[in-house]
Amino acid sequence: MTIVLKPIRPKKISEEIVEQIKGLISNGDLKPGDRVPSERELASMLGVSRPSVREAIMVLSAMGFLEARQGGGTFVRALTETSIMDPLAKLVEKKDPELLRSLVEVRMGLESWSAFLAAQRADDDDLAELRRIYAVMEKQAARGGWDSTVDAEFHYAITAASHNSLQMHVLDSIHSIFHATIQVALMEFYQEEGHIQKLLTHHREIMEAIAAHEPELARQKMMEHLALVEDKMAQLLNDKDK
Amino acid sequence: MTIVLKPIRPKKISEEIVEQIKGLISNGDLKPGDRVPSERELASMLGVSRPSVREAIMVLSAMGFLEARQGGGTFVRALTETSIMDPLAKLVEKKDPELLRSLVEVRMGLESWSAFLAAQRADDDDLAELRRIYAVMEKQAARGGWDSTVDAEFHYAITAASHNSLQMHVLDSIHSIFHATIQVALMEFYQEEGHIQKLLTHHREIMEAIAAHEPELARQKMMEHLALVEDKMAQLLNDKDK
DNA sequence: ACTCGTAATTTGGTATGACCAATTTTCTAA
DNA sequence: TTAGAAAATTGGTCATACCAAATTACGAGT
Repeated sequence: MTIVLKPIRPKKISEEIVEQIKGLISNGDLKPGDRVPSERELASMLGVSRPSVREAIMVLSAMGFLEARQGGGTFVRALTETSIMDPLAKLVEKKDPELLRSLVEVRMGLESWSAFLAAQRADDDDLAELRRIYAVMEKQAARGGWDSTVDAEFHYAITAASHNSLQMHVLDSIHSIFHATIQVALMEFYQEEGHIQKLLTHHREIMEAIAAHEPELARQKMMEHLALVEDKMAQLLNDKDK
Repeated sequence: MTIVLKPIRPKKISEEIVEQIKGLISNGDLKPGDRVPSERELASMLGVSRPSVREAIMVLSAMGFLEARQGGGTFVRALTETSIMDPLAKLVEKKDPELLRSLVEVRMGLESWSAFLAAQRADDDDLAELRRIYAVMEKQAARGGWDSTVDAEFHYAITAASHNSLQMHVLDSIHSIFHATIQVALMEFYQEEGHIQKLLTHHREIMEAIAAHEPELARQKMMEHLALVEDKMAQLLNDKDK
């Protein structure tokens, strides 16, 4: 039997202060716009040194709860002002080309694996859902349009068909970052003449491979599809560099 | 026309440090588990005072990028540990067989993808590292032993050879959960007579495929290897059910 | 009495140095 | 070779001083 005991973490003073102030904010003693006591005051109130208070304020600022203005004071910020982004998203937000490439690549690996699994396990319900979404896609494509929302739905349905909750969760996280960063930029490429038909063909082939329960084929088709996406993104990045 | 000019914010030097370190993490110079230079070192490197460095580290810790241990040092955390894995790790804690199966499966997808990428990009340094670890593995196997730590090292080196920092972080998170749950339980199977030689062969084949820069072969060999692991785990779960 | 500019005060930002506590490493003795 | 102790390393906390920006208070000029 494996004994798993959680590591004891000595609580740092600054963390304790963070908790307290966060408590004051959450229960309404400190409202947005309020000015929190100065660092020196807080330090003497809490009976700790100023650096400790300062570290706590730093953390709270990084979390978006407080905002410090030199000479002015420290104020409580409205929580809606700052969208609390996931650590991953925060890392990618600066649009480093190398990172975006990594992101698309990771997605490629996960999605092709989803397609593989889906081709092994998709039941009638899964296939019906895929066909429904594809029909919508086809109709829009006939009018020369391409809705990235429907596109995302399609890919999500595939992962759902993998019947693996963890895979769904992980891929969903990657997906959300993908949408928040490059999806929009890729839209113009999607709209280009000829691309829509190619995309439609890709999705149909993927769907058919899954329906035929051919894992390797499904994986390969998904790879081809996402390779195109990666290629487009590479072009986009190169244009920017110029 | 609404003129939106962003208020000029005097950049604090701690924020500058945060940016720099975040950059090092995102482009892979700092990998999960790596040890960051000590506060005093960083301070002298950057030409700033220690409190400034300290505040930066505080912020990064609060964001989940770093983890500081008193007396030990400051280490890079896998990015997905908090955003994706926290809820997941709790789910897997209860050892739901279905979830464990999912975990191994996700790992299989990610690892085979890593092997694929590694076979495309591994340079001489990567290959040298792989060969070094394999040599250790071989020596231990000759004495009838199998060290799961070295095993993990091998797989980690493969992901490192993929030269994709995001892939490294995602897989590292999955790995940590894997170790916390079933790795230990699988040990007894590893130790069985005949298995060690088979495992050794698997790793050698994977390594050779990567060295030969044959992505598809590397992927396939990795799949075969992890399929064995999955098989063993299935046996283990069935035994428990009885 | 009001306005405006300037000086004094307040407040956050940075730096230095010191000491403590936990950890890791190194060394030593059995 | 190994186990335990000493030393070095590293994060955690504190005290203090000074700088820079913002606020406030004050006083001269209208």
